Amino acid sequence: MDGLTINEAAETTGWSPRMLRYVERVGLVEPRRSESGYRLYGPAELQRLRTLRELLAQHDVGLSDVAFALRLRRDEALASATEDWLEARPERPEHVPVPDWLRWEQEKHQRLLTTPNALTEVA
Amino acid sequence: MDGLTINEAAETTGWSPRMLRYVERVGLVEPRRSESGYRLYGPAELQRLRTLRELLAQHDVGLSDVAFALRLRRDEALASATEDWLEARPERPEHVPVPDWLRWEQEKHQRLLTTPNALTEVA
DNA sequence: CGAACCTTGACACACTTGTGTTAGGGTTTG
DNA sequence: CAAACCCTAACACAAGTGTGTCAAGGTTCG
Repeated sequence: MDGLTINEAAETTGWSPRMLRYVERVGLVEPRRSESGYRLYGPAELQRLRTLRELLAQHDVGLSDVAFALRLRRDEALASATEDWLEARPERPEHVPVPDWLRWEQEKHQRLLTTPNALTEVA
Repeated sequence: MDGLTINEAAETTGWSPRMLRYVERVGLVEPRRSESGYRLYGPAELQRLRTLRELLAQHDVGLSDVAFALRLRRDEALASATEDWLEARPERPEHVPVPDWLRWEQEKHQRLLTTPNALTEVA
């Protein structure tokens, strides 16, 4: 079997086995399974678990917060709705006509990923 | 006094007075106060309360979720850290040699994140 | 085979979120 | 002035979050 089992993963990441199962449940780090159903943590998952730990510790956030951020990533409709609401707040920057900058914010990443030279057109 | 008092605002927005205080506490809609400390809701706040209600109802999110989204807006360090973590998703498509824009993204703001994140390099 | 480890499920517990309600005490207004 | 309304504080409570622990039952490996 390649990959660490849950207790081994727990030891190298600082999470408890119990919490590793919980982290999986909330959808943040989902290791693959062996034939017989054992969780197998690869290097990628281990790294993710460590950085997740840092993220939670350094800024004071909960797993549910990160889970929500992930949900924003996946559910575009939710992301737009949330952005829109947050955007309509009194202390808005107001230089840029809202629609443009909003779409820019939302599609920034896709654009940069798909067109590696996109920086030149923004700068 | 211009502006609706809490009970009036409650009636026109669908929130209970209790919840209006709670929504204020979590920092989502903070009305100004009269001399004597009465909450005064103007048209902007009322509209915000109504759209907030819709947002919560249509997508299944909680006030705390929206509060977190707001926090992401205000705390750039947190936003970057969260983005970075979400970005290092398991389904990394190819071995793209850490594009320049990523470093740009990270250096754009303060370097409070003192950890040498060895992302995606665990082979 | 048997010790050691894994799995799911469940009981427990403290804390947070979301709401209602009630109490003691000012403010506004008919 | 007194009814009606506002304020904060606080008790209550269900549901969710974050963790530990223990139980019954497969899996792995020396």
